Amino acid sequence: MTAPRDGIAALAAQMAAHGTERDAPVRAVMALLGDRWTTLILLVLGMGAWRHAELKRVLAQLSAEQAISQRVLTLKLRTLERDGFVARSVTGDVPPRVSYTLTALGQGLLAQAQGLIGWIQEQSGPIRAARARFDADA
Amino acid sequence: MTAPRDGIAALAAQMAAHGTERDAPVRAVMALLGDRWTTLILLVLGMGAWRHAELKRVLAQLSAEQAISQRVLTLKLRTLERDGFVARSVTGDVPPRVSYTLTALGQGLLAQAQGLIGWIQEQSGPIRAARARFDADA
DNA sequence: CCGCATCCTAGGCGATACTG
DNA sequence: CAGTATCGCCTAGGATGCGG
Repeated sequence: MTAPRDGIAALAAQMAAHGTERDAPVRAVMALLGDRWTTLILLVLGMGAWRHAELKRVLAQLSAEQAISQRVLTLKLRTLERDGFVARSVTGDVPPRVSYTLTALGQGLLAQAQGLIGWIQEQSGPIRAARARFDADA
Repeated sequence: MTAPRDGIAALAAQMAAHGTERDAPVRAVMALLGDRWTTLILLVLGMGAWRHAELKRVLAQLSAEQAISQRVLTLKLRTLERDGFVARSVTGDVPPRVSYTLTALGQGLLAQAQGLIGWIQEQSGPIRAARARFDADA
């Protein structure tokens, strides 16, 4: 045991907060931010309201690489809606006219994501350097 | 188009920052925080230095549910080491005696993770409420 | 004690085709 | 246009056994 064991209680509390069930908010939301598309969707929705197809197009353009599939876009939007981060409003039946916006909660999440992105970007020099060092000894 | 299109440039910059390649630091690190174990490992390493087997045991105890497999623990530690977040030091050959600690960079990452966890936890009430509402209309 | 190799399963994601 | 259904891939992660 090389680590100080005082503070185990505090640690345990934090780990419990992180969530032992897979769908506990903390774990679920962190998984969202870490997945392939959610953060990008939040960034785009941060600019205002978008309809499904537009959102798909913009994501394709701006993220370059390959487009998000319609299935996954719907899936991610559903998840975000369920957790209260985006609002979905329908006007028109055939053809459907659905638009998505961030809720206040969603704007808070976006802010968190942007903070994180900012920090990582500031550290990307050191990170790349560490990788280069590590890969060199291989 | 329901969204304001001014600011597309700024958006594009942010999305580029987020990374178009899968291993760009921003995307990679956010994926790390979102995965099953990395954040928990950071929390534990935040308390000091740990040897591999101890770390495995503590994770098992504190996260309750099932233990991390040895394979994955090694894998995650390698990734964190490669990116410069943890330092690995070996003393002794057979049996090996390996201990892991956070680097300064890793402590920074831990702080980010804790900030995020804190925010999500504060919002977990509204999130759960939103879920309940959503699931009710199903 | 630590790490690697092997095998296996669950889930994320993409592609396509179909309805209202 | 929005959503669903079906399929197939690929990767994260678990279990076990070996070697240094």
